[in-house]
Amino acid sequence: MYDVAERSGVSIATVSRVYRNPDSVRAQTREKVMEAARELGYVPSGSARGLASRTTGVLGLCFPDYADPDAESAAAASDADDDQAVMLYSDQIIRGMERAARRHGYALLIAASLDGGPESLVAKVAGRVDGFAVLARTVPTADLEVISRRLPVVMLAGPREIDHLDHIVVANTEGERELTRHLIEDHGLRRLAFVGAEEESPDAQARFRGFQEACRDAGLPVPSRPEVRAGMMTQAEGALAADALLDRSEGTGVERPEAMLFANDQMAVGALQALERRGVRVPEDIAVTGFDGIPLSRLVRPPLTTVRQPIRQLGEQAVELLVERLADPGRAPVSLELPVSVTRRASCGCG
Amino acid sequence: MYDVAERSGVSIATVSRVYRNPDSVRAQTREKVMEAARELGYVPSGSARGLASRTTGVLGLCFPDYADPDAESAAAASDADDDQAVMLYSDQIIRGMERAARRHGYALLIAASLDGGPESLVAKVAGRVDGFAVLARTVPTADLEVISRRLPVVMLAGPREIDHLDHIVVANTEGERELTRHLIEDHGLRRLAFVGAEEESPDAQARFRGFQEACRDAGLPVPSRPEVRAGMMTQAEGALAADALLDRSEGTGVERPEAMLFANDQMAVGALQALERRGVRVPEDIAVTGFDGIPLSRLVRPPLTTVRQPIRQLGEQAVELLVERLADPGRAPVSLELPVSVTRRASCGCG
DNA sequence: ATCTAGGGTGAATGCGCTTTCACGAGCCTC
DNA sequence: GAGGCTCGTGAAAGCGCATTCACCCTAGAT
Repeated sequence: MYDVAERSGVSIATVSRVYRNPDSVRAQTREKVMEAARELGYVPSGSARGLASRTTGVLGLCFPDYADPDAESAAAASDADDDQAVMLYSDQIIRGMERAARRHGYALLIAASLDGGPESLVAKVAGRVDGFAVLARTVPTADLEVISRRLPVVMLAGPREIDHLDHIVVANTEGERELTRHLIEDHGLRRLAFVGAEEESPDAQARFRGFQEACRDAGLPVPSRPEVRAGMMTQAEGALAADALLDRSEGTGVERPEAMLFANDQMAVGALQALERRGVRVPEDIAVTGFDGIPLSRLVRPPLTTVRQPIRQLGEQAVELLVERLADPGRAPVSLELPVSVTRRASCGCG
Repeated sequence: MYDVAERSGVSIATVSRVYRNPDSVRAQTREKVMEAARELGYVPSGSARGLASRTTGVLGLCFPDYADPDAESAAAASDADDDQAVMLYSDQIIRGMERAARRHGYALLIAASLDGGPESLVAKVAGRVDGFAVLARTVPTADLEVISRRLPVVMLAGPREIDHLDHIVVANTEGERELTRHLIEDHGLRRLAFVGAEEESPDAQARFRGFQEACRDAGLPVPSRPEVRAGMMTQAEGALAADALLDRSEGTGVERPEAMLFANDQMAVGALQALERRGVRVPEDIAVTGFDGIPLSRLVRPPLTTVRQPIRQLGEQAVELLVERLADPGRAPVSLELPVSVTRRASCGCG
């Protein structure tokens, strides 16, 4: 910058103005400066600017990454499916945030969280942004507590661990309730089995609550826990869960359920495959539903009835909240619940 | 930081050491500092650190975004499909770069490019990173020229506009040539039609060259240009192109082609739908191929024969190149060509 | 008891920019 | 023709950290 100033015969203040506020400099002077900058290959230092102006123009996102980064080639080679599906969630958030951020003139800094010492990636991100979003359960609450005192943080899709933070969830409970209601009222189904997972996310729990509520509303027995728990919320485990459910009713005299409601789409897709292998027809013999609305849900046979989450909007809303809070740091914590919509397809007996 | 130093009774130099090089500080002192930091909610400023140390620990990515950010809700509501598919490319690069970056201790700053004055997003990114990757045709060559004098830049998937930059491409030509050869030699097809687009990417052009080479190698007539050009490389346009191709042969006495080779998967998928509507069977009546290997290509009926691009690896390699150049700024420009692989599925008559 | 090493710490400098504040030159007003 | 204006510019003071360099203190060697 000093070089540019010298070369164009002005002071560094003027050079700065050319970049920050071009209109405040005479056109002729501006041209001189810009030309000098071009000749010298001048690239303004974001760090210096950030230091001096105390804003960075960058928003951040911390998200979990389930895959071990060192097992890269393995993951890429084999199981492109699950990987693909898992990607979708954070990828869509990234995309949503990126777009909204751009609309507001921000760039986006992303980092999958890693645990670490004081110099963890989270700290790195936190120090370089004007505000950031955190996917639930990716950053230790203690760290968040500290960081959120310095800059806006919005929590995405999880329980509200820190109550003075803005946070956004999707209407998991309402969505699953509505879906269940649909099965009961519109399809006349009575024996419903909800499939959760061993290690359940808060989202999955909320969905189960929706299921319970719908059962209660319809006067059906209200299970206190999922009928089956898959090991993880993956396709393979979903298939196993479906098998387990059917085995159970075949061996004993227990009647087979009329519907299986999975806590997410991936499990439901796996179940569809398992059922096909067994010769159980969907939806004639049994209805199957998922949750999330991943692209794959529409492509499987039969197309999966599910609850569509506005994931990308989650990202966009996160940015909106950050921008708003940046503009008004004092305002009360905001808690948003994004609406979901039941997508009725063939797997429940619709269309 | 000054506050932390004061509160823990040390100098700022020691506080700095606690974060940068914990081992150089006595454990007891370190604890004091860390506790003070916690109490004060201290978050180190990345800008200041960047300024002082002259490195940011961040890598960047500039990519194009075809969708208008202001048309957001519209895009989200309607055409979730195309959008989904388009996302994949840059999303996978993002994911690949993010992983590789994390492996090397870097965070990733992303920004879809926007044209603008001296304060464009590109400049913003450039000033905040240690190096970055650019998707072809997203940043004006002149800007790149300037920026690349200051920090490592690697160009992704395009022509080598600036020859002193590192750059990575995928083997478009080789892939399409191999695919075409497969159709000719293994399936005995002779009348092949390549479908390009009006505004073609260098990638699409390279693919067409591969097609030409295979035709020449087989002693078939070598077309000087694509048989049809779609308006854009989208699903809808692909369908139109397929229709146009068939209309042409039905009206006139020209024989219908035995195979349609599309410049990318999206167009091919659209074509598949158009053909189904017309009652033309694939692959019995006509073979169809794509390029890219997007997930959707495997899910359509019939599954699409295509050429799989290692997109995520593109991102990873980009990071590797950046890291290497950061370690050795003087080394000669590197040019990488990533191998592709023909994925034979039902749409060409295989399996 | 003196000397030497080396680990632990503080003082001071500068990284490259933004941002007052002050200043001069031209313009208008009365 | 003097006072007030605005516009364009320069001087200088930080922004929060990393990093010498010098210093002190303790331990082991002599």
